[in-house]
Amino acid sequence: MARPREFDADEAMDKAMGLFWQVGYEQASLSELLAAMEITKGSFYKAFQDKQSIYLAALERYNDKVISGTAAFLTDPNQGSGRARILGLFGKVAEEVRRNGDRLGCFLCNALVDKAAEDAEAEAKLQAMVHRLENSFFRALLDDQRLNEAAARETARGILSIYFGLRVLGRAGLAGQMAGDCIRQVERLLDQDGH
Amino acid sequence: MARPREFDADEAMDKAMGLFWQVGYEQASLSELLAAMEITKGSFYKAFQDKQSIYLAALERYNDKVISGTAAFLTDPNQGSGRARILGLFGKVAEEVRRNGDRLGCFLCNALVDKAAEDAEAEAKLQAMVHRLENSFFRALLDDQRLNEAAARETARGILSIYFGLRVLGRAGLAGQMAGDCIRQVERLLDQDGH
DNA sequence: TGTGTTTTGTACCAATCGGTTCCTAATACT
DNA sequence: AGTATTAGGAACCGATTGGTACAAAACACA
Repeated sequence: MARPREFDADEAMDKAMGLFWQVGYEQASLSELLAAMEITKGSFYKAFQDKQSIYLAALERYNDKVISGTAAFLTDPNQGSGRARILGLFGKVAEEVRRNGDRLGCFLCNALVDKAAEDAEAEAKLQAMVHRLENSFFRALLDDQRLNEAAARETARGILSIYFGLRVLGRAGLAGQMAGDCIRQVERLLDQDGH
Repeated sequence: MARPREFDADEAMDKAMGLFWQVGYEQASLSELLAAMEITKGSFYKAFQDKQSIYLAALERYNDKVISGTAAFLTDPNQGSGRARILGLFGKVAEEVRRNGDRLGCFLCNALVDKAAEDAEAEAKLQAMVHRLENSFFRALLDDQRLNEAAARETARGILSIYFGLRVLGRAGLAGQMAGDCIRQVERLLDQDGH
């Protein structure tokens, strides 16, 4: 027995996440946020608490959608060997760069630089996402059963580091010329594990 | 025939650079900037044009001081083999993390995420710095004369990527546990080039 | 057709944003 | 000592910041 809301809360959250992803927390002003979400102030503060809350919710959403997706891909045996899955993920990133230039990068990576050191709650969420990604690489490496756990942990962290580095280069507008070479190095780390 | 300024412009620039480094462009408000630089508004706008200008000047300063320093280290034959110099640089980063936790990261890396995609002038400066770093790795690799130029270019970009990734992990507060493993992977890339 | 409940949009809020104006203080040179 | 020139600092600027208050609008249910 009430007035129903006129917008889709999920869609609005997606738009908000997109803006935070593009420009970061500070640069995404409330008015830009409202414009992107296509709602007005009243609805915003009724549906979401405030800017900080919706930012944390956007991080959570990124975790649920994007990170979960890549974690699933990396650990899914149906997607080929662990090596193939890891290279497949990097291939997707390279593809994205090739297609639209990709100045977006990775929300997780951007947020780490933007907000991790400034907000304890965000930091915890971000660290958890980093570890999720690390563990996905780790499991993919173990699936090929050529590595013990310690070696796989090391390699996973190295690959994670290359991954973040590549996304930073994406933001720099330099991933176009560098993605191929970076991926070749991932390949070398993987193949070196072979014998 | 005029009143001399009461502050050291170089010192003030350093303080400004430090703040931008820590919190990025937007988050560094003018009043915070003035507090950090220990000058008042009048002096600020007299000595530097505006916020945007001093930010670009801070980038330039970072290039002149920090990037120049690491480029010099990486390409100085007196610092040992190319391999040793590259590992030495990563060792310095790891050391910094060990000493004070290092949530600062690398100004270049932070600025790439923060500002590269939003400001053309900043973007050009940042890309130039990235290439300087890349070329320093490249030259260090060539100095050991075990690689042709194409192979060295590839490896240099891979190492550059690991470098940025490690700095992002530093911002995340995770470099403490990951730096060692990341460096091990750099080592593997270097040693694999040996035969 | 009321009636209760929630959403929506607008008007408003103090605080802060980056930036300018302008007067005074301090100096070097004559 | 007088003067030209610059630095310093405070007052002030409109615009925008994130956030609140509240009345009108739109629905579900009786």
